[in-house]
Amino acid sequence: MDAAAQVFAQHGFRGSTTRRIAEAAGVNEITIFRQFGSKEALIKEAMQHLTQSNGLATLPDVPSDPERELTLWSESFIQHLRLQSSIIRKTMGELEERPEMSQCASYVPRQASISLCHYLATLKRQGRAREKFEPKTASAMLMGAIFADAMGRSMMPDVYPQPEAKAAQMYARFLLRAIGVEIGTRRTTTKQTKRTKQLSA
Amino acid sequence: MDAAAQVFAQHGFRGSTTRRIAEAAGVNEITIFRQFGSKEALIKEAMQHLTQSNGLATLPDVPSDPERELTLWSESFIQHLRLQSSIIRKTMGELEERPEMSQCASYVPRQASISLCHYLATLKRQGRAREKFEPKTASAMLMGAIFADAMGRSMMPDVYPQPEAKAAQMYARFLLRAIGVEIGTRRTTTKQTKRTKQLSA
DNA sequence: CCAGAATGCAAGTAGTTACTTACTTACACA
DNA sequence: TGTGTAAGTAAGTAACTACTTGCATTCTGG
Repeated sequence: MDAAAQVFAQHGFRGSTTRRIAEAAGVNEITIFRQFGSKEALIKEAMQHLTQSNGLATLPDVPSDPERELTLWSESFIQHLRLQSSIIRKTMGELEERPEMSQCASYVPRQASISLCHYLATLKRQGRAREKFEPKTASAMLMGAIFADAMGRSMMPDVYPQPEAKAAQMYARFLLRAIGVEIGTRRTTTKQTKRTKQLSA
Repeated sequence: MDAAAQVFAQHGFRGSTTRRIAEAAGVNEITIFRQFGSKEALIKEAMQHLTQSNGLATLPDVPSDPERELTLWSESFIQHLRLQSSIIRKTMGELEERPEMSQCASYVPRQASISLCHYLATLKRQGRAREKFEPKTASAMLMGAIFADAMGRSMMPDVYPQPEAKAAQMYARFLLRAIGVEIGTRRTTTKQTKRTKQLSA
C-alpha cells in the first residue's frame, strides 16, 4: 500500500500501472491481484489508509495565546500539505473522473476548517478581536493562503513570501492583524485558563 | 484545438486519447496526426492557445477606489479560475510528469501576482494603509483564498463563505481591512477613519 | 475545369494495459 | 512428516494505445 501511494503520487491513477506498483513494492505483480483483487481496490485502500494517518496539530478549544497557537497550527497544516502535495495534486486532478475519492480527499481540509472556524469564533466571542469579521471568511483566507502556498511555491517561488520556513507564521499573523487581535503580547492568565479548563472538565 | 482542450479538461493527458479528441472534434483520427504530428504537439498547442486568450481585468496603476477596484479584480480572477478549474486541476496534477507545461500554467497567476503586489505597494506608499504589511504576503493571502475557493468549493461548499457570488468581494474587503484601508468610503472622506473603526469594534 | 490540397476510410503495427490460468516453490505449524 | 497458505513463474488474453500506410473522396483556387 505504501508503494501504491508512492507510485500514485508520481504518476496518478492511469499512470500507476500494476507493474510499476509491484516493482516499487518489490513484489510479484500477481500478488497484487491476489491480495487486493484489482488495481482500483488497491489504490482506494492505500488512499484511505493514508488519510487516516494524518499528524495534524490541533487548536485548543479555548484560545489563550492566539499568535503562538495559530502559528503552530498553520505550520503543522502547511507542512502536512507540502509533504502530501504530489498526492493532493493528483487526487484533485482526478476527482472529476473518480468522485468516490472526494470523501477521502475532503476529510482533512474539512476537519481543519471546522476547528479553525470554531477557534476564530471563540476568539471573537471572547471579545479579543477588535474588528468585525466572519469566521468562515477568515478561515477560508488563511487556509486558502496556506493551501496555495503548499501547492504552488515550487512552481513559482517568486509569488510567495520569503523565506519559505516563515510563510505559515506570516499568514497567521496577517490573519490576526486583520481581525484585530493583539500580536506580540501574551495573556498573563494563560496557565490559569488551562488549569480552570481541566478542573471544570 | 478547442476539442483537445475540452477533452483534456475532462480526462487529463493520459486520458485524452486521440480517438476521443477526434470524436469530440467531429473529425477523423488520422487528421489529427496529419495536422499536428502527434498527440503531444496538439495538446501543447491547445494549451498555449488557451493561455494567451485570458480575459482578466486589470488593476489601475494608481489606486483610486480600492474597495471597488480590488473587488472587481477579485471577481474577474475568481471567475477565470472557476471557468478553467478543470483544466487547472489537471495541469497541476500533471506538472511533475510534464514540466514543460509549467511555463504555460504559471503565466496567469504570475502576472496577477505582479500586478496585485504593485497595486498594494502603491496603496502603501500613498499612505492609505494604516497597518504595516508586506505586499507579497497580502497578495498571497488574497490570491490563495481566491484560488482555493475556485478549486475547492464544488467539493466542499461548506468550507467557503456564502453566497458563492459574494465570496470574491468578501475576500477583497477582508484584505483591505487587514492592511487598514477604509472600506465603504470614498477617497474624499479619508478623515472618518477612526470613527468607523471604533464603531465596528 | 482541373491540379493540388485536405480529408476520409480500411487495415495494420508494435507496444502497453489490467487481469487470468496453471503450475511450482517456500514456509509455518501440528 | 504431512498439510495448508502465501508467494513466485510462465504464458497468455482481450482490449486499448499512438501512430502509419495506401487509396479513394471531396473541396478549393486559379
